[in-house]
Amino acid sequence: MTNTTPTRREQLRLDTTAEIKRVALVLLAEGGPDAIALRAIARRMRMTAGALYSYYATRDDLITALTRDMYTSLVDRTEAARDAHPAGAPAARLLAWGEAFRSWAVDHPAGFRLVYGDPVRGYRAPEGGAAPEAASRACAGLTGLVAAAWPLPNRGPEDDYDWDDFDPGLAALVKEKFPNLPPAAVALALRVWGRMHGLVALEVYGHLRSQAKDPARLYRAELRDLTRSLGLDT
Amino acid sequence: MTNTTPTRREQLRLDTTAEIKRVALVLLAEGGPDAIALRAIARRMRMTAGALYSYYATRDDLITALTRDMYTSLVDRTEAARDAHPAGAPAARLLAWGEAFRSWAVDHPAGFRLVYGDPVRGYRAPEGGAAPEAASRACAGLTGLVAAAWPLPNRGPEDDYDWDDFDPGLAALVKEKFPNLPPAAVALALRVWGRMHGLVALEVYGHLRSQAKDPARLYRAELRDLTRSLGLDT
DNA sequence: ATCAGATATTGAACGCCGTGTAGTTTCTAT
DNA sequence: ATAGAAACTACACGGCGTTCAATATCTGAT
Repeated sequence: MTNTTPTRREQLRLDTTAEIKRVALVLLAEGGPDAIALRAIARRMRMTAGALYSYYATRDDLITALTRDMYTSLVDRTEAARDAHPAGAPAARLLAWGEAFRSWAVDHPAGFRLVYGDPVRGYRAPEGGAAPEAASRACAGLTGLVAAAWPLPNRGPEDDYDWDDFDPGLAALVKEKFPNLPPAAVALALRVWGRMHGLVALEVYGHLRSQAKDPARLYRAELRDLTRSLGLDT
Repeated sequence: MTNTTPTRREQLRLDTTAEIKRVALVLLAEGGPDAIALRAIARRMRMTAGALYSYYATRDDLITALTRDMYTSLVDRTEAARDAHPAGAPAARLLAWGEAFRSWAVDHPAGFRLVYGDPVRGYRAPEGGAAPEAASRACAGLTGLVAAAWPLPNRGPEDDYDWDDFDPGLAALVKEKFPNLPPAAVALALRVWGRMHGLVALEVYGHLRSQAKDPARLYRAELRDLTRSLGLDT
């Protein structure tokens, strides 16, 4: 882990690696996840497809890297939007998070499909990849937002959860950041995540737009209903 | 439209067409949407890939037919589950619809992806295909369920909609079946649709299971929260 | 019974794709 | 200057959707 400046070779390698990803992102935006073809990338870079294998062992590795980048970009955006509002305005923070989630998806429909849909033919995500990690980060962030609404009104006896009901990484993250929160808060956060995901996914995949003219408005109403049901309204 | 018995040729043609779809569905279930390959289908049927073009002009046409079948199967199931409860129990009807939606998705994950996700490489749904039609049917059904909760408590001034805000076919369907319902009910139905879709989509695509052990329980809680917020609880 | 025409099917070809594997060039570090 | 590593080319393989001329099969009328 010495932090010496990279040799020229290493620098070129990093540049090329970055360029591959950049070109792949352009192709992704232009033609969707399936347009990420090694031959197409190589063609744009005036290279041979085989040469790319010096940089990524396989196509799936490249896809994995792209997915990680996209997921990170999404989480960064939602958290930045959230943190633009003070901790004293939990409703605004949750609304901002949700709106950022949708606007990112609308801005990067191909990226959304890459992260949340079938990425590409035959691709299977690696075991402990970066995607579940980013998902945990997103969920932990949401849990923080939901935490502001705790304890929740209208809770029933069915809302008893155990930490074992969730991914250990996620549970650890939440327990560290919000020590006083019960595991049921994580369940609520996951449900909130799903609630936001639903309309956005339908919209990105074109199912909503064929039924309603203004998906953004529906989404806004849904978010407002959400904060209301959490008792976060001012 | 004479209803004579089909000639032997026509019968064979129908049989072959059906067999193609059947084999395609098997491949779909076995290997996901991308496994629907004309060559693979032909191989299983001991045919040539080219011969399939006598039955479907292109691969996309076959995918479209499969999508229509799947969507129909989904809507049939949800409506049957709903109608297993009397009109006097709107909460039970809505819960049944939602649970049927999820159980169908869990039973046919590949079908769910086919209908709601990226179906397959390069495939684009036809303009006025059967998918929007089935979606309208599903939404109209949901609107009927939501209608039982009308007029909604907690409605804000932002809930004013016009019939022009929705797809004409959907609007016509709803106006015919529920003449007394305002267009805002359709907006609510679409939101309910999205709310159900969210957790199910996350689960089918593997994002939920990596975070929580029991997605079904989360979904159940979400449905209960939904009926509660609609004021449908007994 | 025969045979023209419709229908169904084949097999080869084209151009894509991802994945590998030599063999060769280019550059870096010494 | 040169050994060795890194990067790249060229090519092969199998799979894919699609097209098309040629062929096999069946049908209906003669």
